[in-house]
Amino acid sequence: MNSPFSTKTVQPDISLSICGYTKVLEIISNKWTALVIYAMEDGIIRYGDIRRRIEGISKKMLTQTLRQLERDGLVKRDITPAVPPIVEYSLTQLGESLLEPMRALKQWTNENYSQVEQARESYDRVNNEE
Amino acid sequence: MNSPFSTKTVQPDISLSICGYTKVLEIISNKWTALVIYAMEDGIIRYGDIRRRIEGISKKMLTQTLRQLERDGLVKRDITPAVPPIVEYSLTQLGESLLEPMRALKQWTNENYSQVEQARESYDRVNNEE
DNA sequence: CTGCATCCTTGGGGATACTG
DNA sequence: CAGTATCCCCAAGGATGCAG
Repeated sequence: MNSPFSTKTVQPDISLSICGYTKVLEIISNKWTALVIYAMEDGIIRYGDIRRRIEGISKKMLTQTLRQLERDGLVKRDITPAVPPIVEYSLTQLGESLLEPMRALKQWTNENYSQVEQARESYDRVNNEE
Repeated sequence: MNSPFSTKTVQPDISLSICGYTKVLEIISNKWTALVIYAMEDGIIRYGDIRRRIEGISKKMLTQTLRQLERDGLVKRDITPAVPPIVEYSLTQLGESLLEPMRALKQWTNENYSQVEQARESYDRVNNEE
């Protein structure tokens, strides 16, 4: 509890680099990352099939996203040398373990996003009469 | 299951605007949002105290983040007219409900982030000899 | 104390073309 | 098929100054 007489004793105790909230978000909050993970939920899937499943993703962004996920140890990449090559992606065990908290977030959205949309409409109605 | 003979039947079924993963992330994945929520976990807190708690946040970004959260119905703003004014922030019930899935993410980080860091080191060791 | 307005920089991400 | 390589643009976010 802070003193009611002064706030000058409050010291920084929350930082970007340390807070657990922020560190996961750095991993999963790029534009396409969550969608790519989502596309791999069912198991092994080929590069081209991910690309076809996700509406609007470019090859560049898909590759870039997959590389990051692979670097973070969340995704495994399997190449079958052939012409043309076959490259299959899947979640690692670490990646699978991330699925659980992510699903909790998704469920929160399913249950509460309409309230967020209502709040926005209401806020804008009040603040947008110029 | 996809046919083993063809992938041409795969249709886009994952989109940015619809996926539940993405929609929450739009709310909480700005640079400071998670930290600001974190700063309000303990209850009502004044603008200046949030600012002091979070290392490196500017007035502009704090205000902007708080406005977004207020617009989304996650944060409540209470003004006590005085000179100088007293402005207190707290999580709404909707905001509190978001805490649960966020804590799941934080816990995942506490338990698994070291593995991510190891994976990165290992990946970079293999891929950075030029 | 709690903001808003302005200017400026940075890098995430799009479009396009080329390759093993 | 599964990528690289470039070029380019825009919006998030930092710095600074003013205001109720």
